[in-house]
Amino acid sequence: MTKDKILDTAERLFADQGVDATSLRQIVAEARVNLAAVHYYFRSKEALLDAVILRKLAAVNRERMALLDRFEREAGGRASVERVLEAFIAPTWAVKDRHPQFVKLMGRLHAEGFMLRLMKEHFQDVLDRFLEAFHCSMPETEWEELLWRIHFTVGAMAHTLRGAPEVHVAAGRKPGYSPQRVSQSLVDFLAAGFRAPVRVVEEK
Amino acid sequence: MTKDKILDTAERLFADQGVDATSLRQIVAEARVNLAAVHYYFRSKEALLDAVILRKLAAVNRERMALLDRFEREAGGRASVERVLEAFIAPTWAVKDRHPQFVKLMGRLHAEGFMLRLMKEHFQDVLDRFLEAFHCSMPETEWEELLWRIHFTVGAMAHTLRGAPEVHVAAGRKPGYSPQRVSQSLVDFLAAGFRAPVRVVEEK
DNA sequence: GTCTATACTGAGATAGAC
DNA sequence: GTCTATCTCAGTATAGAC
Repeated sequence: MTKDKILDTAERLFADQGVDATSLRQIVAEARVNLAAVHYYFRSKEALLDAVILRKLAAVNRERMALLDRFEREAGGRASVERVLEAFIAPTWAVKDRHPQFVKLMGRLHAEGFMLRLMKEHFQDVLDRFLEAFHCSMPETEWEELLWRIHFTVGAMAHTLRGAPEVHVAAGRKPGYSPQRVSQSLVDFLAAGFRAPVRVVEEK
Repeated sequence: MTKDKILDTAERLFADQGVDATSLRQIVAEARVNLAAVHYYFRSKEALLDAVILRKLAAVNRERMALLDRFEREAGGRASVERVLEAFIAPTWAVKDRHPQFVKLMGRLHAEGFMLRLMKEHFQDVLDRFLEAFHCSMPETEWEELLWRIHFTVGAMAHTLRGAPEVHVAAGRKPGYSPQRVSQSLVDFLAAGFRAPVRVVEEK
């Protein structure tokens, strides 16, 4: 089908080259469809990108919710920060095994604030659920501080999803961790960050 | 001077709208210079971007090195992770006071892997110095794990520099921290992450 | 309903006149 | 050094074939 051919090809090219660097003409050439078909099915390049993401994001979010359900059940109530982080992060890595390019793309879009826009428009329930779970796992921490820590988390996650650990290269080393190991290190790193005591400051 | 007018205007527009969304035509219109002048002085849009960044990055890196020097002197040798993080992160926020748009731009470019490329090409000495300082502050931690934690750090920093804490908005709250407070929370959060014990794993 | 051919506008790049 | 003119290619839009 024409529509799916466009979606598949766009997903691959967007992830490999970036959205701006990919022209609609390249997409339709590789998908062997006509240029105007894009406009017919999606109206614009931006709307095509939305469709590409939404197609997969729905599944990721279902998995996130299911994991959080399980963790809360196992804990008999509120899940620990580690578990909440894992429920949010792990599903993206699970996708990575089967669709590495898509995950790269998600990383890029997270970093551009695009991802949260989509989440807010289409998955506000997931957003609310995880905000609540974070809050329950850290009931002592004030919302303002908690939200900043979530903000830092999104940044670290997005950057890691994007792939290419340039720091290793800059240090003259090859990264040796498996994707699962990276995900684990990330969760441990972030959980420790969440558990850090909030510094008392006198603002001047 | 024509060249500086182009640099100033490009910096402002790149930061406000993003690089791709900013056309050279818009830059030359606002700078009141001719379109071809950009190609005469900079050869391409990409090279113009390099020039915009390098103009300010040099100063930031000098400040980073100076801070690290001071912290190591004060500690009588190796600085703590907190101090190393502060030496790396604080100078970017110091710039933010005077050039908020430029910092937004740096955040964007960090997230795109562009920043590390520039650092590697023009400031490998700064890179080496900080890698060494991180290593000295965490001598027990293996390089592989340490570099990943630095990778997470860059992600969190880049995302935070980019401004716009969308998470707060998604949660229906207004962020109330001052920039200094955000920088502090970030350093505390990351330092705790660095200090997290490395999980022992049996890879399967 | 689907899809194609084709045209329109605006982008970055370049050559050459002054 | 600076600017005009022009080239190519991008995203978008529309009319109409099947």
